[in-house]
Amino acid sequence: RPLPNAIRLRIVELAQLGIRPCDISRQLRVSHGCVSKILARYNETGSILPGAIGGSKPRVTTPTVVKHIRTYKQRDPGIFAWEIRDRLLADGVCDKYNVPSVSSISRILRNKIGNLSQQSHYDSYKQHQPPPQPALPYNHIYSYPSPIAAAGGKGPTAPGVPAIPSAMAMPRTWPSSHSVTDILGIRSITDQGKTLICPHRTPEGSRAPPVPGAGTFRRLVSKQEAAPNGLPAVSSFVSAPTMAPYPTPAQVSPYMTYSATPSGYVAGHGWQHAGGTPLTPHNCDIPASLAFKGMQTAREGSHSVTASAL
DNA sequence: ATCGTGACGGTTGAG
DNA sequence: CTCTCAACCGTCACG
Repeated sequence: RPLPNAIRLRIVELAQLGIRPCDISRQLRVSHGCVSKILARYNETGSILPGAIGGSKPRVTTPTVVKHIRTYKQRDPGIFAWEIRDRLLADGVCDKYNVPSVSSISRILRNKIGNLSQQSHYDSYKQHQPPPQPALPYNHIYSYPSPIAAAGGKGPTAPGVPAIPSAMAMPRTWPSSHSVTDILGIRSITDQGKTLICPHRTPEGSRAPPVPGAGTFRRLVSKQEAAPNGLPAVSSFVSAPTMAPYPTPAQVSPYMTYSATPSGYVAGHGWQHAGGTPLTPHNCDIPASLAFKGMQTAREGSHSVTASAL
């Protein structure tokens, strides 16, 4: 699992103080290869954050595709999945790179258009209406508003090109209604100071939402703030209190300090969903300017709170 | 002794 | 529900 951000931060911090990587690795008990990697990444992208683990290419079953599948099914209820696939290609809805697999189409037919035959009359009557939307927008997890992201290119992100576009910097969200705080009954702690932990995953899942990507931090770390040794100043996006070196046992969450003074990197940025709506996933009434902070806190907070609770 | 880098095994989530 | 795939991670070993 990725090192906690506090340690990643510490690595960069110590490097900026001129401490040799070998000493850093010894001091923090992290392999020198890891230190080297984190520093190299930081030099290249300006971000200390790990990349998003897991996942896969953007979903091909976009609302448009689903809509077309629905239409095909309405017109010909006996149509086969492979025929739908062919038609998606023929009609130019998809190309050969993003056409859903037959099994995906079958799943769509089963799960989303399963009772179409019963309601086909009704649907055809109100075909101009948008399909019923779930509580969360379909495909809300992956939305690629930017051509760069839409291209979904593989391979390393070129320097200067955000790994995740600003809108994508909105972490993937999980539709779970469970939160660490709910489960552990420590909401009062996390509510203090508007340090919110959004419900994303249960502790046993321990999978916090990804955090804004490198591009996010690149945007936040200006070149003028580069440290003498060439590294961008850590303090430009993590304020002094955050540098409080090491988590002390007394702290509820050592990483909570991330939210201590957010002005450096959250001010003025209203993190927005791709749709342009303010970022308030799962009814976490986080002001836009606090959204990122909240996410960050959620990631680290849930991690450490869970750990401390065990 | 130090450090960059590739191989490796593990984890994760979408399809 | 399970499997596959592709992304990432940190560690290790090599040069």
